[in-house]
Amino acid sequence: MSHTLGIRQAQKQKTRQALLDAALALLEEQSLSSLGLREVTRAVGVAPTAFYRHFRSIADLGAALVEEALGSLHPMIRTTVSAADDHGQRIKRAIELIAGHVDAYPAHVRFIARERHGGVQPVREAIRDQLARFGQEVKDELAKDPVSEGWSEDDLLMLANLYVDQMLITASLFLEALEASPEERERVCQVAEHQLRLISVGREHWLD
Amino acid sequence: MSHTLGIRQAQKQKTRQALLDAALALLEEQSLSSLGLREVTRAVGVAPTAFYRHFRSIADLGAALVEEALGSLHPMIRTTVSAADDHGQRIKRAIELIAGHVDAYPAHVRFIARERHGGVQPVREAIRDQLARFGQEVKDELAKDPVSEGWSEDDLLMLANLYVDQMLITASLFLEALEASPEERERVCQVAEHQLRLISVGREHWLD
DNA sequence: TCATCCAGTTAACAACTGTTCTCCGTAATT
DNA sequence: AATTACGGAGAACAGTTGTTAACTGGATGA
Repeated sequence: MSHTLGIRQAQKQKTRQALLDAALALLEEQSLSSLGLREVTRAVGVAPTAFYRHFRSIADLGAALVEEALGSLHPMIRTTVSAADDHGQRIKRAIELIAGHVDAYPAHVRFIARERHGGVQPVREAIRDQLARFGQEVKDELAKDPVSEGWSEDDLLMLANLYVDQMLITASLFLEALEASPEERERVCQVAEHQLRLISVGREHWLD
Repeated sequence: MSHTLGIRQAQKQKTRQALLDAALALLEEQSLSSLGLREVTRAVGVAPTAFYRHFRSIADLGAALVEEALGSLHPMIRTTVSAADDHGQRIKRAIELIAGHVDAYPAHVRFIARERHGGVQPVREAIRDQLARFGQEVKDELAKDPVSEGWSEDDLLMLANLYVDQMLITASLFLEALEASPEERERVCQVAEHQLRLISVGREHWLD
């Protein structure tokens, strides 16, 4: 069971989380490769040297942010992809899931979109690994679907990664539309839905 | 006709280009938002203050890089999308075009992928505008295709943007595979081709 | 109760940053 | 031939950066 942390470890985790939160906030207007260690500690209200008690470097903190942003997302993806509704409903629910997630954690989404191709190698790799996991998981769920009969393993993974990339694109669009008018947001929803539907249509007629 | 530039203007453009080239090289290992003005001038071998003769700021230089990376690409896109071959050949030629471009200008491709969601707003906007132009142009070409009869304008643009995003994803994959084994590169080719084909299949059966 | 541990502090380091102002040499203009 | 325009150099500015070392004080465990 969960052992109650001592005062000491609890306090440590608290400042560690404060560092992560402050970094994420600062990253809304810059990239990780320009984020300064002193900048983060200053925002938290702690001495610069305290940073080293928690992270070896900014890149290390970035890797922790990747875990925080994507680590807890795997179960959600699985259940959404494997929903038992009809096709149209499933797509709509997936888009609502994305929209809701972007609303709830915009800074996390921005961080992932920004650092996926960003200037810090270990962070790029951490994101790539997580997305590869998503791809595998989506593939596993797709394989259970009767529509996937006759598909090769490679093509299943190909389709899964196409879905994953499309979800990221959609999330990024929602992010840009966060402060836009409701009509604009609705338009983004429509486009995202049609793009996903088109991919699904292609999926159904793939074996011709 | 082209008026021969004076010695003065020619020399100015030369150092300006040297600044752009040096910046692009430095950006292979970092993001634009962490690129220093002095860093760039040092790489060129010129005084820091000379930078201001060419660019107002690093963001300004970034915008110029966007123009350099994407500005000359529009005609290529148009001719590739509107090729008169059969479907399968067109897709293969598109992928070869992308692969060739990544081979020839890897730093430009990396820059666009990195700064599309990067930390410098004006640069993000410049890239977004260029990609929106690509979307419009692809849409125009798609509209000429007999397959597009009965399509709404919105859906045509939706599909065009789907293609554009997919091309960027593919370019990014080629970039990662640049130093990989030939087998790995071939695998990336296969995946990209299948993904494009699947989208095309969806396109053909969209009006059901 | 006492010794140990350890998250966080303080001070200092050399190196770096963007930006201003003043100046120079030469190409361009008259 | 004389004057102007201008790309670039030089020096100096106040601030910033990452990293080191030695230190403090309160929680921890014997």
